Amino acid sequence: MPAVTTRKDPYAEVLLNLPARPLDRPFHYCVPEELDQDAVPGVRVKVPFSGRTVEGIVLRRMNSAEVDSVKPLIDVLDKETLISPQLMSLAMWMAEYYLCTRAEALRCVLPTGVRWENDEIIELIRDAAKGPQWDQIRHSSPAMMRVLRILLKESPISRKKLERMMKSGSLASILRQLESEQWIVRTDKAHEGVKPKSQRFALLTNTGKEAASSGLLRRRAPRQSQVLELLVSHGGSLSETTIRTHLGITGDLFKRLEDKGYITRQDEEIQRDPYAGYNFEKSQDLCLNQEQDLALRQIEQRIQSGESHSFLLHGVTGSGKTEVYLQAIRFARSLDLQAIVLVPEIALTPQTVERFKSRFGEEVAVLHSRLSAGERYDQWRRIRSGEASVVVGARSALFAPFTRLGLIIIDEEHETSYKQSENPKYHARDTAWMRCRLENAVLVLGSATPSLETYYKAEQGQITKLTLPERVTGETLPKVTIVDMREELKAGNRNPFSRVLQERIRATLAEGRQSIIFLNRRGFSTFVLCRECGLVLRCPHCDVSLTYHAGSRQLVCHYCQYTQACPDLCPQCKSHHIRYFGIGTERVEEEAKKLFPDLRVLRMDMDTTGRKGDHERILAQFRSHKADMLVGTQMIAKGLDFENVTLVGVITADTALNFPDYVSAERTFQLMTQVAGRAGRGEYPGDVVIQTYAPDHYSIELSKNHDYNGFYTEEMQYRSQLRYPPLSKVVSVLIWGPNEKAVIATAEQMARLIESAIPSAEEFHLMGPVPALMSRIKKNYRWQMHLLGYGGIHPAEIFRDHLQEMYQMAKQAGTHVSLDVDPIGMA
DNA sequence: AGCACGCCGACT
DNA sequence: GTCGGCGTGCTC
Repeated sequence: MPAVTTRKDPYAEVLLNLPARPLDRPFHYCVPEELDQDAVPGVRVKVPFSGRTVEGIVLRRMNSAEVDSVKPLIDVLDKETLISPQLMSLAMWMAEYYLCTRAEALRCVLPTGVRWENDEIIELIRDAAKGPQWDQIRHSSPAMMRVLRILLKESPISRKKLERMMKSGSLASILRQLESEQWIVRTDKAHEGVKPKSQRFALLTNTGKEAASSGLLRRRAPRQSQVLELLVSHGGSLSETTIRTHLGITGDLFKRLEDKGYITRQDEEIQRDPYAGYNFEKSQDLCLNQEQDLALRQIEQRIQSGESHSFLLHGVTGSGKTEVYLQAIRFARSLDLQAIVLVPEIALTPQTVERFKSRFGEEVAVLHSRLSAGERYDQWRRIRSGEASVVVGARSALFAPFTRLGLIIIDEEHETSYKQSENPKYHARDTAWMRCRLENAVLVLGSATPSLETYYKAEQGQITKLTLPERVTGETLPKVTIVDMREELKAGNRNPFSRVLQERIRATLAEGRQSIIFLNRRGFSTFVLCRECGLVLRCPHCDVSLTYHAGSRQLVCHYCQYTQACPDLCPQCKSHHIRYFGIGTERVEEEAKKLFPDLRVLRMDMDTTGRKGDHERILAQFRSHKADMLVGTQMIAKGLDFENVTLVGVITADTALNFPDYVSAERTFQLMTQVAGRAGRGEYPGDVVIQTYAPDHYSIELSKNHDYNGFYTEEMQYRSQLRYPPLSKVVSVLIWGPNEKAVIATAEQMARLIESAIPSAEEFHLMGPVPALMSRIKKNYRWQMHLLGYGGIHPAEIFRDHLQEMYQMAKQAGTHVSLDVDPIGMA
């Protein structure tokens, strides 16, 4: 009789780190005796899977395997668990709630850069050129011979390089055979600590260029030929994801192309941290006013109680929210609890960081998007070891590996950048709520203009509302003037600057003060039209008009970067009547210079901040008063704090308002309030001028008096009438692909599936399928639909049992599908 | 995903 | 006949 194992839980349930949805379930392995102590939940392991080794994470140990045949684990990659049980649960919740795969969700909570590099080193161990076996192989298989020839020269070699040098596939079986006959040994590439976050790029080789131009491949391998042709037309280098979406490729051709030497594949790297070694002065707690104190005490009480609770800290710009955050963190620290502070990415400036660093010094770890992998990993280790106990960072800092978490603060909670646009499409606010529940921590959401969702929850009593009604310094809020642009037109003023705004700019300049001019459109003209035949110049790959950029004198597509020269003649009717319409930041800058020759103007938008450091440079110039006016897009609307700025102008509030989405009024109100907050931050009163063709719209009218409550009431009426969130929950479905008919067919087929899965017609409503707002982007047609849920069941529930089916449907039709739970808007 | 297997048309 | 391209099915 074989010896009976007396070990406890000799099996492990493993989640594989593979992106395919059918594999998004646990697989079972037996744990070899020597790995028994190491294979604990949360460590990464190497396992055999379908003839290769892949990386996975141990979910739990088990007493018995649920499958007949289990293979043994190969190795354990970590000395201790990388993920606390709470973070593990959080990831599982994210996968379930946001309908992403568990592997995708786990990627969020794993430190970036700790991912296993899936490569191996192959080494020749026999003097292959001698001995009788050499001749045997020579006669049996030419492919094997080729591998050995390469190894003779290059051993040891990385598998990737070997694949590249071999110009044919099926390397796997050859290597397996060589290994079993003991010609070679294979070892995993040493885990070199940290790998930068990377994206795979395909680079066209000269051979590839020739192959593309000769068109030889077109007959035998049309898809590969397409890839090469695409690469040729884009300068020889594109990310593989881009190529996939462009051509609607689902399969894996890149390896084949690489094998033939038509392309090489490379990983793109990420740059280093721009502000390391900043010096911070120590600062003390400030005196709180009555409201601040009241808010703080309520927060402290809940932290003390050790039970999860959520607060909304509603306070106008300058009402001292940050001081409340700081002292709440101080209190959490006094109980030896840790804290996470999330701020929107663009607000993560040295100034913001300084406020936390100067109060908590070395205890603070900062996580930006632009940290190098090495720096990020160092921060992660500082957090993990307990050296740092306060984390300030953007969205992903939410997953800081604390084990004694007491407090999460989300500043500007209404910011849409808290929603991740790639899988997992999580919202940091809602995920933070779940993390707080799992860790018994307190959540504080701060904003001057809370999202409707959050304020609604506060009204319902699910969140405790704390209000800071006044600016701490006692300054008054800036005076807002709304200018009706219809009147300007009637009075014969066709300039983008209204007479009122012109006059204010002149006065501000005369006083030696500065102004900020906001417009959320970059470029010079937003569309180009032939006055003869009515043709609007459009992007050939996307369903959008081209924007004229005066700087480069070119027409640019803002969705795919397609660029073309500006035609002198209309391409359709050959007339000379091509004219530019619509105002962009370039045009505003030019008009400002024309109107005020003495005015020194700086422009800040995506076109002037292309390179690293441009951002900081422009702001530093403006701060030191090297310019009188700053013209810019969204990026100047938020967080900037310049004492000398007394005038803020909005060229048109209507771009956001006319956006065809149910959230457009909310966006407009928030934007106007934010922009207005840029004026009068110093000792001088601020002045705000908002230009609009819809002066009576409540989102604009109510921003005049900074009347959030008034806006909330109006907006909720509209939302409840049409049953939009927060009175319903939404899942959006986007189907896209290069073949329009296939996209429509998939959308309709999927709609039928969803309809049939809806249990009650009263509680759910499927809108669409309809073409998406941008019905074509980068040669891909896009259709969408939305499932709204009115009852207690979240519409995501409807999808949960049909995910496999849906993804398979798309795959079969050569299209793609993507789900968004709680999307921001429905456009 | 990526590996095997099996079918197919194009060539040493 | 053989080789490489491409679709299908499976993975503890």
